[in-house]
This record gives sequence, C-alpha cells and structure tokens, in this order.
Amino acid sequence: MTEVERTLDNKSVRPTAMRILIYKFMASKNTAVALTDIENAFEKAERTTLYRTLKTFEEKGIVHQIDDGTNISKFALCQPGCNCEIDQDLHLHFHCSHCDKTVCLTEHKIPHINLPHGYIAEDANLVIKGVCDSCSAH
Amino acid sequence: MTEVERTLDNKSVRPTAMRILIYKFMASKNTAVALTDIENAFEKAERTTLYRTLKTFEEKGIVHQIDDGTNISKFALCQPGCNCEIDQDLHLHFHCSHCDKTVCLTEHKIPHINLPHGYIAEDANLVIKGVCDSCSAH
DNA sequence: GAGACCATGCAACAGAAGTGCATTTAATGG
DNA sequence: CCATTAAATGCACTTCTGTTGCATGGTCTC
Ligand SMILES: [Mn+2]
Ligand SMILES: [Mn+2]
Ligand SMILES: [Zn+2]
Ligand SMILES: [Zn+2]
Repeated sequence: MTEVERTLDNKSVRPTAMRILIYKFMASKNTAVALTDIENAFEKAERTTLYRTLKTFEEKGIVHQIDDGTNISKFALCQPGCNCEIDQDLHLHFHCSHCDKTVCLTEHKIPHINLPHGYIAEDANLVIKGVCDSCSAH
Repeated sequence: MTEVERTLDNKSVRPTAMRILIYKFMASKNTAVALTDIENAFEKAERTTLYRTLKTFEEKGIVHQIDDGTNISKFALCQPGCNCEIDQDLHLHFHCSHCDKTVCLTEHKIPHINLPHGYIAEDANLVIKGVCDSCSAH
C-alpha cells in the first residue's frame, strides 16, 4: 500500500486506479484545479467519473471546493489539519487575473466580521483578485 | 422627466420603457436580483433584453454584479457614492442559506489583507453565508 | 422624411453541472 | 475458487446560465 493509497483509505475512500491518479495529479500542482483541467490531463478519462470522484473527495474531506469568482468550480487538496468540512479553516484564496490560476493561501485566515444585528454567520468566502507572485515577477 | 429617467440619463443610459421598469423593479427590492428573477417578474420580457440591460447598467455604474457563491450572478443597484467601477467600494455581501436571498452590506467594507510577497491585490470579494435577520427572527 | 443609431426580439450556441441507467470492477462469503 | 453483492465507472442525456449573431423596430438628428 502506497502513501496515497493509505491517505485515501484513511478517509474511507476506496483507492481505485483512477482516484489515485487524480489524487496524484492534484498533489503535483500547487494551484487549484477545475474539472476540465483534470479532464484535459487524462484524455481517456470520463468526465462523469472525474466529477463524481471530486464530489467523493469533497465529501470525505480530501479536497475542498473553491469558488474563485470565475464561475468554474476549482478544487484543491486539503492540507493536514484542514477543517474545511466544519467551516473551521476559512483561509482565503487568490485568483490571478493574468495567468488565471487560483491558489490557496492557507496561512491567511479570513478575519472575523461583525455583522448587523440578526445576521448569523455560518461560512465565509474571501477571494482576492490580482496578479500572483509568478506573474508579477515578469 | 421622472426621477428614474433622470438617474438613467445622468449615467448616459437612454431611459427606455423596459429600462425604467427594470430599474424600478430593482429599486423596489432590498435584495440582489438574478436575471431569472427579473425574467419571472416580467413575463413578456425577452431574456436577452434583460441580460443586455443589466450589462449596460453595470458598465455605466448603475448596478454592480455580485458573486455570492451560488454560481448565479446577482445584481444590485449601486448606492449613491458607490465606486465599485474602480474597485473602491468593496463592501461585503451576505447570502442567506435559508431564504436564498443575497444582500449588500454597504456599510461593511472588506478589511485590508496582507498578502505574501509578490502578490498584488486589485479586487476582492467577501461573501458571508448564514442566516439573515428576517430568517433568524422566526 | 431619410438616414443613422441604438434597443429589442428571436434563434441558436457554449460550457458547466448534474442525473439515470447499464456495465464493469472489486470486495466478500461460502 | 466461484457466486453474490456492492461500489465504481462509462455513456447518454438533460438542465441551467450565460452569451452571441442577426434581423427588426423605434427613436433621434439632420
Ligand atoms: Mn483552499
Ligand atoms: Mn453590493
Ligand atoms: Zn498569475
Ligand atoms: Zn434569509
């Protein structure tokens, strides 16, 4: 049993060949990926399978879904200790308008916001748009 | 010339019958509206016309588009003094998971965030999800 | 009124998300 | 090992939102 297989198994996700491939693909990138990104990376893979794999990963806390404002859902592997399942890891995300990549800034938590009376916060999403470090270096 | 007509005219938008209706509809609501909401409110209206009207309104700074995480674009009238065109009015938005309504919290600005070295912020979007005041009162 | 310009209506398309169902694959128990 | 069963995958299809092209209609200007 490899490292990846153990990781999936620990999260009660059966480590099939496809799932291992997808997991490794996501681990190899330091940016969030869209369903289409994975689809293009594995020509022979079925979109539905990829779709359901991501859903399964999300339900089991292996990845978290990211809404970066592009209207295309992105996904990124959860870091060890990520409690995104219970909305306790509200780190912010950065979307580069130049290279169109989205990254997790896991060290940067969303600050607490005081809401008007009667409003109850349960979740939050903060996306900063701009130019990423790679793009600003050129 | 009515008040609404003057408002549109001031923003260089020709005050047609349809545009006045849409403006009044949005002004009558205290929540953000989706294209479909307007479509349902005016049975006889063409979806494309509504779509382009909203685009025009947005370009001219009459409304601003809101991404509340539902993957359905919402729009809300800009308040007097709103500088959303130049990303200078970064108020936050609240989306109620109970009634599915989205509101502008225009008094609540997005706090400044320190980004890692190399990252340049140009825009930001902060959405709080939870239960709104109306829904929490019941 | 003629022409120009803009708004509107109609049709069609694109892309992403999602579902139903048949088939294959993998785990389990005898 | 084979049969049973459940889960994963593949394929087809649908829905929804957003978007564009093009023809038509209305309005303003000269
Ligand atoms: Mn993240
Ligand atoms: Mn707003
Ligand atoms: Zn970039
Ligand atoms: Zn509500």
